[in-house]
Amino acid sequence: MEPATSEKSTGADRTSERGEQTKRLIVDTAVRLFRDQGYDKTTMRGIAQAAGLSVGNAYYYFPSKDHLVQEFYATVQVDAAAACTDRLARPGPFDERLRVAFGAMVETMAPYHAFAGKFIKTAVEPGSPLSPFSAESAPARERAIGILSAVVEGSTTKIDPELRADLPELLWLCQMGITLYWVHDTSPGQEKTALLVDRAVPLIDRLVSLARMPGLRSLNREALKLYRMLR
Amino acid sequence: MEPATSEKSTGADRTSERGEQTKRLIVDTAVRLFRDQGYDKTTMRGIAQAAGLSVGNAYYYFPSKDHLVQEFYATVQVDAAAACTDRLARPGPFDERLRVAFGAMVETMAPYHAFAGKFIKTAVEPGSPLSPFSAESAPARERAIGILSAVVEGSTTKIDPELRADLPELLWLCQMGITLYWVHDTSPGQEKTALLVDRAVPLIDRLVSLARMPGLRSLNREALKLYRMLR
DNA sequence: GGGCACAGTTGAACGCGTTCAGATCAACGT
DNA sequence: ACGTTGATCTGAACGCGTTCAACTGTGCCC
Repeated sequence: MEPATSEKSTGADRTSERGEQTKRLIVDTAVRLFRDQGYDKTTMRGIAQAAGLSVGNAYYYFPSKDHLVQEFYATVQVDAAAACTDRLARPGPFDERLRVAFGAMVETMAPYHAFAGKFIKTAVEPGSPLSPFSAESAPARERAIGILSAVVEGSTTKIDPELRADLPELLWLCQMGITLYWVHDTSPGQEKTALLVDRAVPLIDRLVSLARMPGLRSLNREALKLYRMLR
Repeated sequence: MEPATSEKSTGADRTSERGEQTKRLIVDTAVRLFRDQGYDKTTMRGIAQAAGLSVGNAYYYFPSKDHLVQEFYATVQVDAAAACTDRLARPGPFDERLRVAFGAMVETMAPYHAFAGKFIKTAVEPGSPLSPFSAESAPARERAIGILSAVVEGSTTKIDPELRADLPELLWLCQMGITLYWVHDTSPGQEKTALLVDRAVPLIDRLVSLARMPGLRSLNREALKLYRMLR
């Protein structure tokens, strides 16, 4: 007999059905609780109970509570990417496109501001899997940089060719900086961060334009060389 | 009878002798253990035992383990300040002085690199007392900015007067950035951070000089205005 | 001396993230 | 049917930071 719900283990299918299901159940429950009651108040026991499992079971799929947050972060990243790919489809001026990308990120993250404070705590820890520079968050990082690559690619503004290659990564660093500010931004609705994006975008735009000017070429080149060495 | 060790409670002296003694004992023990065996392996029970006290007693003086680290951080800051005030006594070129300040900081922190990873974890948390922007760390912050003020004050390089007022704080932000890089720097002896300081100082020097140029004045002014709004 | 107020001190207890030795389940060969 | 194997799941237990009701010491007033 072959019940419709169970799947035969066809050689090609590596992921067992049950495991994947449990894993998703844990993530979904965790994300929901994180969202509803914050990071600290969401305990591993709470997640397990709400999902109808044991604590240890969650640890079979995720090495730590932080890794659950990682999953959460990835979700947000996907949303942010989705929110702006449409609006970056047609080429346009650099500053406009950059504003779309930064704006989408800030807007997507907005509901999680309270939560992000706890999140960043582990994100900046050097060895942490949640570090934006870690191997584990490579997918999320590359997606984010991919968006900024799209910003640069479809830009009608003239960009110094030497700068162009590294610009997406540099913009991503700017984005990290904005995020860092945003996390600490206690103004109502994080309006100061909105202000920061609003004003920083033209500044970056001007800096990018200026990098082509003869007087600043060497400075630009030197800064880029340093950046490459330190990466 | 009046034992020589005990002090009469003269009205002016608010701090009781015994309390201050215990407090210092706790800090000293904690700092020693942090240094010897790292942050994670140093437990509150361990500190209490090594100091010959109970766990609860430490909590009578310090609200959390993090606050003990705060004390540790303050110590390092004082050392860093002491390490460069001499060398900043006589005026000199801006870049030279900046190098002294940044160099002193990196060198002073060097022994605590492994420890700093755990430290920064709580330092970036928005509400944390260890946050470099928090009220609790105001003394340490002001000392650090004070050094950078001295760098600017005694500088023989011409500096845009509008920039001059905010420059110490901006340099302090640079310093925070360098620290952030340093914490994540896994190169042997943190040589990459040394490289960063070595190369970033001339870049900053050039940027400061360029801020006076006619073509960049408006950009400079706009950036400063933004900075003041966001502070 | 005796009560009083209060700084200082204690250690058991709490809830947390995490671990681990073992129980349970599903699929397969015989 | 019946092990066997490996993935999946369990919950008690560990060590941690932190809390708290109770205890001790000390100086002071009557």
